[in-house]
Amino acid sequence: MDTMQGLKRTKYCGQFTPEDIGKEVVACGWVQKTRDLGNLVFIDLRDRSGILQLAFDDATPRDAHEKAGAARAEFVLMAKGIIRRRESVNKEIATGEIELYVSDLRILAKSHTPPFEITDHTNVKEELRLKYRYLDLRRGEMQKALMMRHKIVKLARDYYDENGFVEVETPILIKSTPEGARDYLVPSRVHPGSFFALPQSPQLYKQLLMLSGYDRYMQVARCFRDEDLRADRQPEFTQIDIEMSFVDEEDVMTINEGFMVKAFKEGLGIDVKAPFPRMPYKEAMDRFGSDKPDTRFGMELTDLSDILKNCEFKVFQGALETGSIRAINAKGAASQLTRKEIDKLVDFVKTYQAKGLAFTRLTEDGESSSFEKFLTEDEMHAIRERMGAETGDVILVVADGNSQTVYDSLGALRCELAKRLGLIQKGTFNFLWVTKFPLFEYSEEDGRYAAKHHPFTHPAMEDLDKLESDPGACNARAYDMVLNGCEVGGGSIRINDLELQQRMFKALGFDEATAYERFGFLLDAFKYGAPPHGGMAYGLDRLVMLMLEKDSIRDVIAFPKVQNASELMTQCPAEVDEKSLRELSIKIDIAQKE
RNA sequence: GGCCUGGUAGUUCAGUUGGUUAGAACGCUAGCCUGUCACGCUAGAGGUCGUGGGUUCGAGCCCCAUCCAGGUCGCCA
Repeated sequence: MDTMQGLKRTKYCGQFTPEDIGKEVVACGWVQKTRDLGNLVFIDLRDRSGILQLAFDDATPRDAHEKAGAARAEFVLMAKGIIRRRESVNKEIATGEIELYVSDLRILAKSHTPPFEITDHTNVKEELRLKYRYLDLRRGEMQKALMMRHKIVKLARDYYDENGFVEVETPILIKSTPEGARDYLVPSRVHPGSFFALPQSPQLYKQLLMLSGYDRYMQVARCFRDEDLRADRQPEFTQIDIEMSFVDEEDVMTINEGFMVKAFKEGLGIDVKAPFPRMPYKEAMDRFGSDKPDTRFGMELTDLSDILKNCEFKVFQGALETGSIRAINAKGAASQLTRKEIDKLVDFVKTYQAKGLAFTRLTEDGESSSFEKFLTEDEMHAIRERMGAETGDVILVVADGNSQTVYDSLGALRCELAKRLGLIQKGTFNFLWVTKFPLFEYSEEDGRYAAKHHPFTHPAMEDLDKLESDPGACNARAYDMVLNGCEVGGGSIRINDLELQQRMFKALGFDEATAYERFGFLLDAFKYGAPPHGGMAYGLDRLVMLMLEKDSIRDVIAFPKVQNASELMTQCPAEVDEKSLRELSIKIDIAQKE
């Protein structure tokens, strides 16, 4: 193996230009590809900036020529030579007009044949990519993603700094609070039987920082939730977390719109228009069946309940007793949505608890419908009219005794259809704020109300007196930033009043002792002058994923976990030795499988 | 915890109603080759068909169980 002795890299491979022609330079990198034509050898040398072609011929010193012939993919090379113009130009790469005519070649490291080829557009199984993540991360596509991520973080720090925000680090080892997601727990050696939790977010600490007078806080914060994974959900993830004092909802939304404008302008060169539209939660549900509507396409929900209130169809009648009937119109999709395709859509909505999917297809040959025979011609006509139906359309109807099921299934179906019918234009970024969320959500499992956002969210001013009498009707001073149907951030104005916070805990079913045991430090703090405050947190991973139009958050995280929350490369989590467990006073008791 | 999809050479895949020696492309190895850049030509190596059972004269293919990966519902204050 050779050393770098006596050589110093001139610059990155991709940075050489025709201006360097005639200069003696040194380049380093990995072998992307060798083309050995006999006496004439070419090597594509790759680093994070791009590719530079190395050239060798019969006038090349023998030692360098032999090493060039021996070089294989992913060898690490250092090459000294003269930059010269190529005899034939490669227009595909930035350095395509030039090459490095090598006089001294060093093989700094050899490489086994990699388990997959290091190329941008790979279709290798993700499982393999993750096992050899260090090789996967060599691919230009991954490097681009991680560099974009770096850029967004830097833009965030710059932007919030320019606006008077102070970055403060909050603890990673904190007190467990059983509200919300499952905590990751860390045993304490010094306090046998006691545990720290990893933070699900820095929520309470940032509120306390407001109380301490820092006025504007931000942090690039790692957060942890021990819940099942999804394409856009990892057990550890990063938030851009902010909090501000003496503000209302509009103040928080405005400053954060400014960050999005900057991030998209400087990150992608795209102009995003602010202010973003504001849409109350109820409107989002009624029009899109979702609290994070994708507004890049239409196909909005339409309520048919009133038209069908006297109809003879038992399925519809049954639904109307406690729920509703709503529909979407897949414009001009009749030719694509055959009976067979619609059957698949029926299965699709069933995953959202819908009991079925009624439809009517308006084709050239007439109407074929799953419910026409149960309705009068007047009712059918009224439906067609309200849906704006024309020949070629397909109307898809969900009726359910639980309106939430109608929203969930149609909202999801709307997005699924948009994908299948190609209604979404690439490169479109539609932002909006969803506001006026309900304060509570009834939990069937626990038989009580739970906070929809979190228990520190300020109720809407006009609902303050309903907190005890009608909690289900209370709205929250909460807002979510939605981009292309994804929640990229969310926040609220917080409670800063001891009495109101105590009422809130009571509404959530905590008695005073429990509230003090869990959040006593916060309640005590409120006794010492807490300013009005509010903030929000962005999911950095999701934001970068959306900006780069990736399908999975894993493509913008260097070392992600897989679906069972383990890491394929290091094989963690893993068992630890007896001694470590003894020090922690921990005994393992895994239930034996039958 | 439920449902759906996938697992065959290093990689991506094909593999007929269950039937002879499981194929292709790329990659890899060796040889030849002076302007390649998807280099070309010639030859070659490479397979516990995820794993364990079962059915059968015979299983990559059928059945059962199980593991791994992906998607998703529940879950994610």
